[in-house]
Amino acid sequence: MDKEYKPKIIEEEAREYWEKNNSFKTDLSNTENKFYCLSMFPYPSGKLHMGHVRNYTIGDLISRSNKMRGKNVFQPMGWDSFGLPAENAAIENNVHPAKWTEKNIKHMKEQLTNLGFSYDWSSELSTSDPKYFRWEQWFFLQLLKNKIVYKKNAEVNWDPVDKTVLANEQVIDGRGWRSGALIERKQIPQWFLNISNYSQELLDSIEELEHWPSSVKIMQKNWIGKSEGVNIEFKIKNSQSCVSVFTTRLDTLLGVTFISISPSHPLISKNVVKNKEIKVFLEKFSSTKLSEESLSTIEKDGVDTGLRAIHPLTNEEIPIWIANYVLEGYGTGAVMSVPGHDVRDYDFAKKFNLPIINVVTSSNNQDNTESPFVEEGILINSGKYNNLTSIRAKDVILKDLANRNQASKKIKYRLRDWGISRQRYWGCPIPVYYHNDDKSLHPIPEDQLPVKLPDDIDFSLDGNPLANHPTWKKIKCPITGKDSTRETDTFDTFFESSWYYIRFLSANNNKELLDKKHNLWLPVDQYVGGIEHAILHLLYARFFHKLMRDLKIVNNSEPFLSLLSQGMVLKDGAKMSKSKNNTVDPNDMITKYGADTIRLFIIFASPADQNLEWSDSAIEGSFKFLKRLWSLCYSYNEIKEHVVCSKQNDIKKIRKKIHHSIMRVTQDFFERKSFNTAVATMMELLNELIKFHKLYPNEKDTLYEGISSLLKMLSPISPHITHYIWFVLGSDNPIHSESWPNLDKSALEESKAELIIQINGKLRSRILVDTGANEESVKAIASSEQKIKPYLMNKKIKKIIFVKDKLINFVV
RNA sequence: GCCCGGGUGGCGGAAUUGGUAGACGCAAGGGACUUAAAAUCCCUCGAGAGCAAUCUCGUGCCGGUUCGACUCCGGCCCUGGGCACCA
Repeated sequence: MDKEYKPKIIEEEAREYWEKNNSFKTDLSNTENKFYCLSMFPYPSGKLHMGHVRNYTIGDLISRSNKMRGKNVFQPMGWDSFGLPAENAAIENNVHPAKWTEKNIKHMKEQLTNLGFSYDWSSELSTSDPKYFRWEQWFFLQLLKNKIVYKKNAEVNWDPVDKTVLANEQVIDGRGWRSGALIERKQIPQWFLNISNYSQELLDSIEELEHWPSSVKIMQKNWIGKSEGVNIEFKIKNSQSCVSVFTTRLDTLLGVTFISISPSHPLISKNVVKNKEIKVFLEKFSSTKLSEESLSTIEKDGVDTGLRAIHPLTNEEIPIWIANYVLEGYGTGAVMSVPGHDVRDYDFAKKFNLPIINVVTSSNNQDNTESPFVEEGILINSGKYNNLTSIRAKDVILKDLANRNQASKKIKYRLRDWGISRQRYWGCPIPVYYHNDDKSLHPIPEDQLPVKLPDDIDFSLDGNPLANHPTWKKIKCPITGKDSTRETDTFDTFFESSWYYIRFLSANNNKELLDKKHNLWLPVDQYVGGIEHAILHLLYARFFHKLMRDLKIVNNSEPFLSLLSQGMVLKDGAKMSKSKNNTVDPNDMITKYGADTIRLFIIFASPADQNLEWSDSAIEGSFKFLKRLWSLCYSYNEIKEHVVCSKQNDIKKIRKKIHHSIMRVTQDFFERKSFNTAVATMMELLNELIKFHKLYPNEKDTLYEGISSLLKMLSPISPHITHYIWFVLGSDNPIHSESWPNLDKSALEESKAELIIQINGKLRSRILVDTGANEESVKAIASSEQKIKPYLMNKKIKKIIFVKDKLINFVV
């Protein structure tokens, strides 16, 4: 053992050992005691960033520590390799997306290896690999058979200059990021997955997710957004048609002063659009970005359609307005506007001088004309419904309307069907085609999968490169021989990431999507990934798992048993991302300090589920810790002969520290998932061991007890240094396959407890008492304490609060 | 705008069930070693008052519950994430 800690040398050595011995290969045929630990696979953007390092260090520490506790661990890694950045790189640097992606994967895999993560690389997969997406296409065809997928027209952000569909992130201030042209909303035919059918199940089974953070569960619940309300039909004056609105506040029906419909509502016929004012409004609206955020933050705007609805109770005429804040996809795309009791309607009414009627009041009768009263209360200005409570009024009004067939109870979900088609090249082709003569839709026969992308592709033309390809889409129907055209849309990349955790279990299987024998590895026992995926990715994966279950591919209903949502690594207060150009390259740190230090630091720096504001300076402390550990182990190794320490009390003290640390780290690792405090505990233990060793330089046995426990507990975080020292200290077995240190409870026993004395809840003194001392004896000792006496003099003790071995509080 | 987090010394954070606020680490200051520097080691380190013992204040802001609140409740401010085509 070298006197000096040289991370570079020992880290290389450790990695060679792991590779040579296939240390992290999992036998998937053995499912006994299985523990499937998965970190979210990365998009191969080029370089690993700190968020990855954090994510994967947490995953690796969970994998390695569970292995030491006897679990049969499987920890795979792969690449979410379809996506927009590859196409951007192709346009900007004239490299083929496949080449660009391949190069990035190679580099990032090397980085992952250099960080010492214990992945089973034999199950590696890339979603852009035909071996992967072949099964995705097959799965899609099963969904098509089962009518889970369908096609309909939907709006996109359209760049009229580049003639291309823009992602929300590519729209900046209402303009295309490259062309700078004002975007337009455009309807195009698109593929959808019927996730709505699963809304209720996705909602209900959230309850089963015992080991998920409650914040994520609440977010998903709200996202699905179940609401129970009523559909009301408003007749339209001088017309046969009706406008249907959904409301959860039927009690405010008498406060309706207008109806608002979304700008793409079917009521807006060609006839209506002839009106110039309306045409101008719709054109202006067309350049609003297609996101809920922009809809709810733009200034309220609208225009009167001239159409009049008839109020179902009063028969009064109510104007129908087009309003820019009404969502097309939610409910019926029309709302009954009650400005007296809804904030958005109120703002709209104020702007356009529409009447505001208050029909609900709070029970304590505090009328506030400045802002609408949005809570439930008691009805006023509502004719025969006056003085009813909101809850009662909803029932009564519903009954009255239902009798006339003008309303019915309805359950709505906020969750919308998932649009899965993209007009891009670098994605998985949707395996269908259309006959040229009648445009009829046909699936590619399963035995002809995968449908691969053409290699020769031209990005210089406007629009979708795949659609522009001269020959790729032109095929003969494999059944009839008719001239046909391939679907040129590709999948949303969320499609790939929604089932990769299943494919990892059969990554190299060419016969089926999932090997039946590996089925028992599901669900994933521990999933680790960024909080930014709390809704979309995790919801889609849960949805896919249920689809796979219905197709009898998997036999449970939820994919991820336990979820750790790690906070983000921020730089200058914001998410690190290429577009913000605020990334920190972990490579520099690895070169300077080694992988063990960077892993240790990123775990120590903050709790896993909180954001971490990156700073370069603090890492020094973690490096120092490893150096001190190294130096203590070096000294230990130099001890020639064990000399028994004469002071039994000091032995007892250090053994208590050792086992107290084992207890805390074990809790922190496996129960609390509080890894930063586990590191703090290990730092404390090292400090104590160093002090002990200075006092008793030849007391070998106790020191070994401390060092070996510390090395084992540290090995999941800093695996290289611990691997190296472990062998030096004389073991034949690598530390990663050792068992977790045993807790000796007898070492923790203590005869005295420090107790605090409070007067009126304020700390005034401390005393040492026998553990388990009762209130009477503690009261006697405490009240005769020098510092306490003056506080009790001439005072009447009203109450004594006593907590065993903790405190006594005199209330005077 | 809506949903979900977070706010504690100069900084990252700790306080596990309402019971000792600031563990552990960084930075800073002082000292030892050294020709010197680096490395290492030792000491100090929330604010104010005091020679000191010690006392007072202090966990984003305002208010409440409690013998006792960083922790629970109500209202507000700031900040991070998500908002369905970034992944």
